[in-house]
Amino acid sequence: MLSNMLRTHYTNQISPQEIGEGEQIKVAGWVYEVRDLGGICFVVVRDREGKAQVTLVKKKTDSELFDFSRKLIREAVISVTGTVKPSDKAPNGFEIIPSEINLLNNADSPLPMDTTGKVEAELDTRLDARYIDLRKPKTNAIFRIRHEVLRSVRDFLTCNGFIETTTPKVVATATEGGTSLFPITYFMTEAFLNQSPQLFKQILMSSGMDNVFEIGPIFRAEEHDTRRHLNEATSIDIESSFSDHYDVMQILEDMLSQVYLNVKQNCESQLDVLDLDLEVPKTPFLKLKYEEAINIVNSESDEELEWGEDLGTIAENLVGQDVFERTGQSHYFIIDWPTEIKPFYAMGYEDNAEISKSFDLMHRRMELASGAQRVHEYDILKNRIEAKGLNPDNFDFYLDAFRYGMPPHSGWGVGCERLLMTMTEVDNIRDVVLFPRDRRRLSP
RNA sequence: GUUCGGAUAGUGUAGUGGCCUAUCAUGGAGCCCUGUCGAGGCUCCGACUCGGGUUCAAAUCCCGGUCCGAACGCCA
Repeated sequence: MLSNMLRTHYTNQISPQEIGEGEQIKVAGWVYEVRDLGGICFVVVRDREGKAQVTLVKKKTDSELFDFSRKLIREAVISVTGTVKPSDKAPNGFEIIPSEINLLNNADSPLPMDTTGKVEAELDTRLDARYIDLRKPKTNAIFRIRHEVLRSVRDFLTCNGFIETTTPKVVATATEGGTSLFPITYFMTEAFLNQSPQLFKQILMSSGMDNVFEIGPIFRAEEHDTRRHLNEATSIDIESSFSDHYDVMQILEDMLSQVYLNVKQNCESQLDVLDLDLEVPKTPFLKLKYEEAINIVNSESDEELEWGEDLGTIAENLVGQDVFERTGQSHYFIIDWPTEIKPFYAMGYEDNAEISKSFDLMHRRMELASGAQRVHEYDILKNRIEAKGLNPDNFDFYLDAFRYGMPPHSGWGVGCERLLMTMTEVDNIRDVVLFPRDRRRLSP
């Protein structure tokens, strides 16, 4: 508990049963609302954990304190010193009878938006004034859940023998191809912001670290313009030696299920604020072959998808809907993708190289993750790079790691924001990032 | 990038050619009010995205710019 001159308790730590009559407490936070009824005045103070009502009865209160309180401005920062009084008439069953209220810093008015939920604001308005938006209980709840998601991912992977790593975000060359990169100036040369930790994770497999994970930013310079894309996102990545794609799919589904469980258990009040009833996904997830997915699309729509084509948005939605109707589950894998439409490092099956040991983790609303067993043989990998039209010379730093003892390995990457937006049922990915970066937004 | 839609007080909105000195809510200022919890009552404050055009008359119709939203594409 934080305890200093200005605060002894968060608002959710105040319980009239535990705090003795006459005992002085201090809460600090923002003025949420002032309701001046004439002979009685209520000041609601909000902090990170909730709200508390400060009650001032005119006849029983110092007149200077009373007048000062009823003129407090919304969202000003105050510290309240007082005693706690149980009351059936007060929210949460108690109220604070103040002996002193300190104005620590005033707020201008009008505010850029309403913080009480009476008037909605558009996303753009909210993002422009994110510091105010985050004061709203709903927005705050999302980021408390985000914290719990990241915490439980770290916890789960650490408990399962994974070592946390951090790899460079400034790189010399394109990693996987397929997506555009942001060029930057790096002293006298050109460099890029990394699209994925993929190649570095794989190099670490040669190092003998065996099982690694990384939670970090990835950058994509695509000019996409949708509710589920960002140009800067957070990726949760693992790589695991001596594992095949089925091994790492199991880690992924177990992790996801554990994360949901932790959020359900540890974020009750936040889920309540967001009016969410979380359902913990049941493992193992359905593993649908790419070929079966194509068949579903072709039988349920006018589309005629050929084997070898990627699934578009409409196709993905059709499959997700079909799986949900059949199994009642939102999460499933699509496995055994054509090697041709997967990156060069995805390994083909020994008996049929046309099909790869790859998978996508899907939620019925969108793709959440992709992974594969990786090619670990130098010659094959080099050929695959060439076959994709990339220059192997640019990949020496990566390819060399495959020459001196690279174990077979597999891995995946989960889009942290997509995991969060499907979990919290928000419509726009920007809602789950504090300061989102998209094609149009670079500030704040 | 393509297609479609949109831009009105600080915020969210109503308003399809004259009834607009522009609606409502929220907010701000002030007054009244002793149990509010979206407090209530009264008074006041505050806006038509920009530029051009059509018309006796434009928030409203037309053209262009800027900005924004949605779907798709690309992608995770």
